Amino acid sequence: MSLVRMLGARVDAELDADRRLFDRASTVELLAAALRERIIKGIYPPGQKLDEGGLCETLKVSRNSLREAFRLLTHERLLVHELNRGVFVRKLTVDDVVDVYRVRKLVECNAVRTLTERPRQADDMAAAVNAGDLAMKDEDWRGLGTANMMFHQAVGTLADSPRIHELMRNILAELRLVFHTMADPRRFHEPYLERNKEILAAIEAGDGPRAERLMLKYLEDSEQQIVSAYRNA
Amino acid sequence: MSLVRMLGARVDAELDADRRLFDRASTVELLAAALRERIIKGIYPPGQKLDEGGLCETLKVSRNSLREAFRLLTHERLLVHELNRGVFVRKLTVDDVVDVYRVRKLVECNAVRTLTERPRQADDMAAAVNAGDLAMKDEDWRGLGTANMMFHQAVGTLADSPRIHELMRNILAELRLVFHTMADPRRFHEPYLERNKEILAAIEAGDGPRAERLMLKYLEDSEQQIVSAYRNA
DNA sequence: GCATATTTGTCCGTATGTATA
DNA sequence: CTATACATACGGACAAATATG
Repeated sequence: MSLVRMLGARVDAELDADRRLFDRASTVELLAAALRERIIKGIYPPGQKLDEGGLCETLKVSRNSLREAFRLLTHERLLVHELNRGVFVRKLTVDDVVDVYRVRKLVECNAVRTLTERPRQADDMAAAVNAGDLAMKDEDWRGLGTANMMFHQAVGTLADSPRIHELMRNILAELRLVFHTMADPRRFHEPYLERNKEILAAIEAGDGPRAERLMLKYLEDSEQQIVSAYRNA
Repeated sequence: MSLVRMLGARVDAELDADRRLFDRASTVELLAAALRERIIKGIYPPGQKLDEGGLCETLKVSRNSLREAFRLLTHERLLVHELNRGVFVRKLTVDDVVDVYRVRKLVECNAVRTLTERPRQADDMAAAVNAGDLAMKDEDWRGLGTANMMFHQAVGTLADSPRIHELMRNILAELRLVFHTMADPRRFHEPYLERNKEILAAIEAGDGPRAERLMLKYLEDSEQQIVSAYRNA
């Protein structure tokens, strides 16, 4: 499948989703997956216009397919569609950031609140923490950000609900847009690795209430940091 | 715009959305809104295939536009897309119902939990309850179902979050698909009007914890009723 | 199992409308 | 205000997959 090769190999944490795509997937879904990756990685930065004509040529697909892929990503809030003007990579406002964190507090705090014993998903969280340690050692700050996302994605799976899982996926993808708009990724990821470890410890100990307190503080601090960075920019 | 006229006038509770549509909307969005309405009202029942060729002719739109509208509704989980086979109105499984209620419990219980005084959204809830009373008097069971949805949609707005608001919209639209698959709509809506009143009373009194208890019980009972109806069908 | 008809997936050319220099 | 560029919408075409007899 030449389209996939053109767009480069996947290295992210959506392998499961891609696995499905390789078996049976329409051009549109492949396209959407490829574009999603580029947006999330920051290759297409927030605010950038995605030109229909240009992308059709470089990706060797028709306008129709491309437009359908645009629709999908617009619905995921990664793109915005301005009528008769085209599509652009989403730029999050401060209000968006606040709202994203509202959802995160709702989902993530609830996910851990009622824990009384170590859940099986703790394995995934531990793996994410390890990935974070490795990225930190390599000073790979984007990798650290990815590991951080993986950790909280795993927290989302505690709810054991496909719909909440998808909600978290979308919310965290949106949040990536924020990080691309800001310089110094280290500052925005490094402090939280240690705090993830604390949260994980509480979860492994089956101490839901403690995990919730730590999580809430984590989210409030993280939100605050981003919001104040926005105000200064 | 002939398309809109063909599909009949809107009478539902999405007038605000439509208001925007009349000013500036693409054919695709109009199409999607029209199809969405038909699905939600049960004119296209769950499991029904939506034929591309046929709909193109009756709605006087091109296949491309129709397919884009399909894409939107698929993403809202109202349609399912089977590769090379077409699109069908979604049929919810028992697992889907359980998951929908998991999300409802998360969102709705959290929305009321921390209340300490009467919120302004209580006006909308009271309006929904009144609409329910009227529908009941007219023995308009579908109208009663709509009023019920409006009530819980208003509960969703307590979170004061656009994303959670949209989540609730989608979740409740999905739930409508369930009702269409089952006979005797009266049984599934009538008992809950009284309980909405109780919940509203607790909310108006600013008694969050009590509202949460009532809400949780409401949702558990409602879920149970639907699940057992599924088992017998 | 095979051949046929139908439907979907994809792409193209073009006409119209809209935004912006 | 005009001109240019671009997005929107349409209809037609053909290959590929599926359903039907």
